[in-house]
Amino acid sequence: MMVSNEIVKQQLAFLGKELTSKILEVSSVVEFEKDIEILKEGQYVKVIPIVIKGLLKVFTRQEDKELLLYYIKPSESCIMSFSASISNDKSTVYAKTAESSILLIIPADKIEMLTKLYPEFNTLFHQQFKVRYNDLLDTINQLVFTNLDQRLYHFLKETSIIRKENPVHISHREIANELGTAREVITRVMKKLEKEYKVVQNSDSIKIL
Amino acid sequence: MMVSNEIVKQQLAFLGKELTSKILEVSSVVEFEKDIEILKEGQYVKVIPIVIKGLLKVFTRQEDKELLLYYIKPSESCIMSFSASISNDKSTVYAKTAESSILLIIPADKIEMLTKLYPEFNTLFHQQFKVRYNDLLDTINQLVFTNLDQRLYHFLKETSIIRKENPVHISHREIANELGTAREVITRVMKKLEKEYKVVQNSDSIKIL
DNA sequence: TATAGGCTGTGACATATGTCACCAATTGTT
DNA sequence: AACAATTGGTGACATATGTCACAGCCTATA
Repeated sequence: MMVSNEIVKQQLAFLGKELTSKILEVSSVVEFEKDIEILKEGQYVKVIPIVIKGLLKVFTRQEDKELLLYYIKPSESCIMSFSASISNDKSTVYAKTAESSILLIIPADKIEMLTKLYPEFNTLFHQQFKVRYNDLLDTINQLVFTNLDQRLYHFLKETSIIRKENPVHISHREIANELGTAREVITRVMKKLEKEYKVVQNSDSIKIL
Repeated sequence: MMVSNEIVKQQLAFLGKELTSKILEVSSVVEFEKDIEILKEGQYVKVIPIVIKGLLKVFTRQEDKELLLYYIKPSESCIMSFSASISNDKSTVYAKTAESSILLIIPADKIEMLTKLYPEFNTLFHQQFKVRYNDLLDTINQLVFTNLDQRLYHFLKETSIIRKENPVHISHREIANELGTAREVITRVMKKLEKEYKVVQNSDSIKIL
């Protein structure tokens, strides 16, 4: 999987020419296979990834249970790594490639310079903050105010959009893993959603109606 | 309740003299009684509050249920209102005074100028982001990975710190409201915490052991 | 003093979710 | 083709939380 400098510049276009050049100067474009860990909870942040192509999954983990927080799509970055690098803190989340990806890797020690010299670099930061704050907020609202069926339905719709497919190819076990619950519960609730004509289950995929 | 310019300057000291002067120039110091709404979900953000004295409570609401997200203490600001004003968005949370408070009110239309002219203004933003991201993340982790008893215990400890008191004067109904659950459940779980020697309940307060 | 309002405690019952165990069907590997 | 691994479905049972109803106690008000 190759990518040209043009694609990279395209994905960074909202940052302006001069800043884009500077970022390209200090960073590197790296290819990663699926399931490569980019960020680990408890570890110092060394790099800030911007997604050029592919998808990063940000999640939290406790014992043997995981919970998906959000996905980072092309032109987006990891707000947690921004923040952690600015104050030299450890990451509080995990991030890994959800599919083979191409990331622009900015060394953490370059962030301070970039934010000082290029106020518009903060645009990315502010944008990302708003999106992620609302992602987290939505998750909290769902957890507190709704039952799992609604959360599952919402998850399926989001997944269809992100993966650009419908039917969505995903197993009950994987769904359970993302939502931090049990596979049997997902199977049960999926049946409920089917009865409500919200989804149709095929042998290997789920179609959202 | 009066406050001198000295106290205000003190709370903003981390921002530097020049920026503090500029902020004071464009903003106003306002006194609010308890339970005054500063921010409303769905409404455009007109002001960014920085707490000089007192406490702001940020919460989310759905139908007749509320959920406390976090408190904003002196020297802290509302990251949501920062973000919303920068991109001229509506607020996604509510904020109200949790006790009578003194707030520095920055008009939203001054934010862009401040972030452009004073890169160090972003220090406040970055600081606040890190804290709030982790507040939200902690809440999610608690909701997914623990039961209510642990969330309740954690809430009581935090409340004790924020209110600077132990025993904490709070009713079961108020706790239920903050945690988005039912009063009877709180009563039940409180009994459990007592049996585990984590708290002692008095007629009007709860002592955290 | 009597009454109203607020708070805590409790039991009964309901619902949502989690765990365990097992089975059947399908897919992947040797 | 045979076997192993994976996946979905289901029932039984357990636990956590929510709702309803009520009682008792304490505080505030008229």
